[in-house]
Amino acid sequence: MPPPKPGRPARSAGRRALPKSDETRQRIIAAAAHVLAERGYAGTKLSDIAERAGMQAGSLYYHFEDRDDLVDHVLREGAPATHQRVREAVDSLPGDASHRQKLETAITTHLTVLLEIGDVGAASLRLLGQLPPETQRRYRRYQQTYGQYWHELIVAAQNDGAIRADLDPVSVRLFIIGALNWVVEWPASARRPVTELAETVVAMTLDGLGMPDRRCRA
Amino acid sequence: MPPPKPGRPARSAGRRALPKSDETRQRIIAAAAHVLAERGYAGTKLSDIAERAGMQAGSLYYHFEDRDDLVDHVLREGAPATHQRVREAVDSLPGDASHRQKLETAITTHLTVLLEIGDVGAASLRLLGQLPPETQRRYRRYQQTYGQYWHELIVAAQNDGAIRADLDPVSVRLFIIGALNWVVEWPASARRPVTELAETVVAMTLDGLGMPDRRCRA
DNA sequence: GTCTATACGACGATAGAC
DNA sequence: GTCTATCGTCGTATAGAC
Repeated sequence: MPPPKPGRPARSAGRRALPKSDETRQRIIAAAAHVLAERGYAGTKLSDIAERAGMQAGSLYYHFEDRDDLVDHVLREGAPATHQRVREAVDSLPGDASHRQKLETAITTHLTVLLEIGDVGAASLRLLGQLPPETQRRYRRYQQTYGQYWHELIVAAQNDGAIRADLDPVSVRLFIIGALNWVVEWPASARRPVTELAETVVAMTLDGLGMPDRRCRA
Repeated sequence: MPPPKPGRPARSAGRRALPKSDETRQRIIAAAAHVLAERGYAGTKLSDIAERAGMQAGSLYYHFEDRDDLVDHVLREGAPATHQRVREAVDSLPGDASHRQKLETAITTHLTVLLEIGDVGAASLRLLGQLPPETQRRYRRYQQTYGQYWHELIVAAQNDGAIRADLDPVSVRLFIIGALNWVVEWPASARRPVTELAETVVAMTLDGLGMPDRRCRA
């Protein structure tokens, strides 16, 4: 496993932004995210999380109510974080930004955040279908809102003639987001720097693989 | 749940291709695939599989050695089946088929088979990271061989000038396969007929979303 | 082939010491 | 805040009846 198990880190020197309790909570959440991404919802044992966080399984209950409460905290840092940052990035573009620029920004930001949050992102994506019904419903709602945002982005671009309008906008959206999400499944060996990946993805989705001249004949 | 639980089906009339034992095995495998895709590796209980297959948990042991043996049989019908049929489809193109035609065929076939095998495909894709180490290694090998096949397809197309050559072929491959694989995660409501989906995906990956005229100015 | 009953182990959760 | 010890539950796997 490439990323070294953190265990209990040496007490960080200097000022801390968080009180000790919250610091530990974060360490537990990170540990949980890693195990969840790797083993799935039911396969994640509290003892594994505890080991990775440098403590005993029973000690987790001081910080979280129960297993599902912990899982919930992991998920809360995944999808919502991504969605919010994509919106912020697109909304902060200059008012005269083109639809193409908006799409490029959305794609690049989504990918960047996903890779940045690492295990949390991977866990969020892989766990959705495995969650207990109530939890699942809650997070599907997040996804729908986000999907709606993308939908409007795409339809607006189509209506303005910025992108081709002969494709079903729903398929287009699911396809793009799917391609982006799957990047967390890429083998570590293929992971290029985020900026390079983003460029490639933008090129592929917006311009396609075909040679330009082939397109112009039509 | 849209697909009705099969339970124990009425004895099929007329000739059977398989002896009863194999027929039951297939029903169990289908049931297992469904539960595995939904609950993940560790979350799948033998009792759930049994219920869906119309029998008691203990009875499964007559047909399979143990839990992992059953999981193994599910996986054997996923990736290998897809890979083989993609190869066959591409290899059976006329000798003068263009690189673009080959890519189109590979994309369309991959998607078609994946949706055709349903639960088995979804299970194969979602389970990979959750499997016990030995099993995981075995199936990663399948993936690598398949990846190698696509890699050659893409590099050949780039060298021949059939598709743009300025993108990293590894990224291109992972991106395309990822986009295709993610389709199993699409909500049922967005599922269009396979042929239409395939057309959209081919259009997006090979031609891109951008307007043709925009490309020709460059 | 499928059932019921049971042995056994593993994990979540709690209690109380430190 | 974290530890150790323990209880209760659940799921795999086996044995033997039908």
